Amino acid sequence: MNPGDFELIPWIGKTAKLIHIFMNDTLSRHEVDLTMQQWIVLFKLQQEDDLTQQELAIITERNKGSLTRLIDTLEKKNLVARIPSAEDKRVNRILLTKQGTKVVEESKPFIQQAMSELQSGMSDAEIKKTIELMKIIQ
Amino acid sequence: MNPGDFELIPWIGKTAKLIHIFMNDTLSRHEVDLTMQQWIVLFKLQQEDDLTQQELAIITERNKGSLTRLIDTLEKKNLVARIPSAEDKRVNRILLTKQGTKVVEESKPFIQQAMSELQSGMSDAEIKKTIELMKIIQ
DNA sequence: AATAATTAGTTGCACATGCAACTTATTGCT
DNA sequence: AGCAATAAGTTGCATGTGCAACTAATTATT
Repeated sequence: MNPGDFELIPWIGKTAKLIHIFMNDTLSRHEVDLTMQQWIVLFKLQQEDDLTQQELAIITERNKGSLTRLIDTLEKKNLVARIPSAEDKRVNRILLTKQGTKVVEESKPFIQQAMSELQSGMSDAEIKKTIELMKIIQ
Repeated sequence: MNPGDFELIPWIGKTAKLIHIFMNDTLSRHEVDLTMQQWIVLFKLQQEDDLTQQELAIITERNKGSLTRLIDTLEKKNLVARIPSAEDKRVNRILLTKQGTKVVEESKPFIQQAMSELQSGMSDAEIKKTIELMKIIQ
């Protein structure tokens, strides 16, 4: 076996971990009391509200158990609300609260700024290409 | 802000997560009772034994608290042993047990096989380039 | 209509993780 | 020698995760 056949995968894992640490640090530096995972959920809800947990789990790429707990946390912080669906009693629809909306809006600029920084050493073409390659692996 | 400026980072996270799931699944399909994280520690130890936890934490890119618990688990499974250093009483040196050696040796082929599969859609040049880009982000 | 199969969400379990505080041992400094 | 700073490892805490079993509600089947 060629050692080169074996190397990309750990690099991706390492990079993902460092990104995660960096983003969480960005949040805490700006005194936003959220983890990156929580922030992502809020961000997706800002783009589209009134989703079921199922839909939100798919969009955020988590399994539903994981999402249940994220929503628990965000609900405790009064950033989202579970609204039982009238049509289907099994379903919750998730809404951003006013405070939740405020928090995303205020934090979005520097989160996006931080993400831009992370890829600032790469050209647009390189970014595009890398995304393609990530898709291949997936 | 250009939406394109904002997209690579989540792709990397998603890819890393899927890789992680796939590799854990590979282990359990082959009835190896290890998580990928545990396997990586064993693999590094196979390459170089008799490391301190500190060194191992650096090599495996974990903080020391996290590593302590991984070693706890592996020690319980009799795959590694903590040997107190004679020169420095603060230090543990970590050794692979016979069983640990056996487990890595037996599982290495199909772990490497699985990793190769993951990047089989990419050319060597693409792999190399992507690793370069991961380094830039880091 | 009654039963079976499916679906949304929750929960228990085991694991991994970062961070910070802590203990103990070592080294450096005065 | 004595005290301060540093280093290795452990632990508590909060968080996140997948998986599988579970509950309750809905839909499909007979």
